[in-house]
Amino acid sequence: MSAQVKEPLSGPVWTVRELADELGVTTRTLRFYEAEGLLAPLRVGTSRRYTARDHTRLVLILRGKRFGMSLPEIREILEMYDGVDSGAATGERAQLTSLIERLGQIRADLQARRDDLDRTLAEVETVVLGCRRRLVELEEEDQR
Amino acid sequence: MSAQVKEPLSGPVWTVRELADELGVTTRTLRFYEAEGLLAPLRVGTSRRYTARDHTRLVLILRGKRFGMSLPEIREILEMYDGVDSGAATGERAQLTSLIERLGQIRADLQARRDDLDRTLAEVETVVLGCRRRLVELEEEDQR
DNA sequence: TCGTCTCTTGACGTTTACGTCAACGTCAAG
DNA sequence: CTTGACGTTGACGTAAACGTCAAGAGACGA
Repeated sequence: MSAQVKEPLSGPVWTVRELADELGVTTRTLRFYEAEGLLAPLRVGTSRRYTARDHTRLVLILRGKRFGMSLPEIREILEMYDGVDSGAATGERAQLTSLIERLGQIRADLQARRDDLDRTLAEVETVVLGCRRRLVELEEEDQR
Repeated sequence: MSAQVKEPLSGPVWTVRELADELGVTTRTLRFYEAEGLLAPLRVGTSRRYTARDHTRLVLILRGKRFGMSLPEIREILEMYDGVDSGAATGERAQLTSLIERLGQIRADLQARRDDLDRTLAEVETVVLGCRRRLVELEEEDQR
């Protein structure tokens, strides 16, 4: 077993509202993500207590969403994130290598998306240049 | 009026199926995009004829979608794309400058998305490294 | 002329990612 | 002890982006 430092059992915690307000989502969204297996807050009675882990995951979730990842896609990455330092489950070498392979696919996918994004950015720049050029044309027409 | 070169009136054209198959979408999608004002194929009788312009726009649409742009967002960019070299409509300097300003916002938005994407890519790399490290640990455990 | 193909326009169904109630528990302040 | 403020679980509604029929028009080879 790798030397794991047991958390002091009580780090910072958030209520639904606190976490929702801090990261700019609704409580409904948090409960929805929990139902989808993306978050797993503790319970005090019936009430949810979100830990730093949930906080981190939510940041990652929102980040992924902003450039078009679906919740299932995001969940897959989060689960891999768990899998690794929790000892890769009963993860022998085979598990780990297939995990690495899958991560390679994911990386390729993300890089493809970034290429698309960059190309679109380039297009936008082209339009800007077109606008500027047109402006110059107007100036010249005026000065004649 | 800027010197416009009238297209030879007949460049390459596609039927729905041809265009759909070439870019990997369904005909339904093409008609949907048309209804949303993203494409505007010619008509021969009741039948659609997609031109190079439609082809180009569809490429841009699909590109934008891949990293999370909504159809309204994409449409806005496409319309700007038109607006510029079609003389910016009745676009005086004011129109052009506000257009450039809007394009600046869009560029900032896209760059923010790319930052999120890059951060996510970095996270994925971190997980990969974790996997590799774990693999090395297993090797060491074996050799003892 | 008869299928067969491909096209057309509705119109309703589906999935994702939540929004929006309703109805109820609970806990501290007044 | 009641009143909010905050929490909970359903359950249904909704917007975006198409999917999936249904029913019919037009062309085209046998």
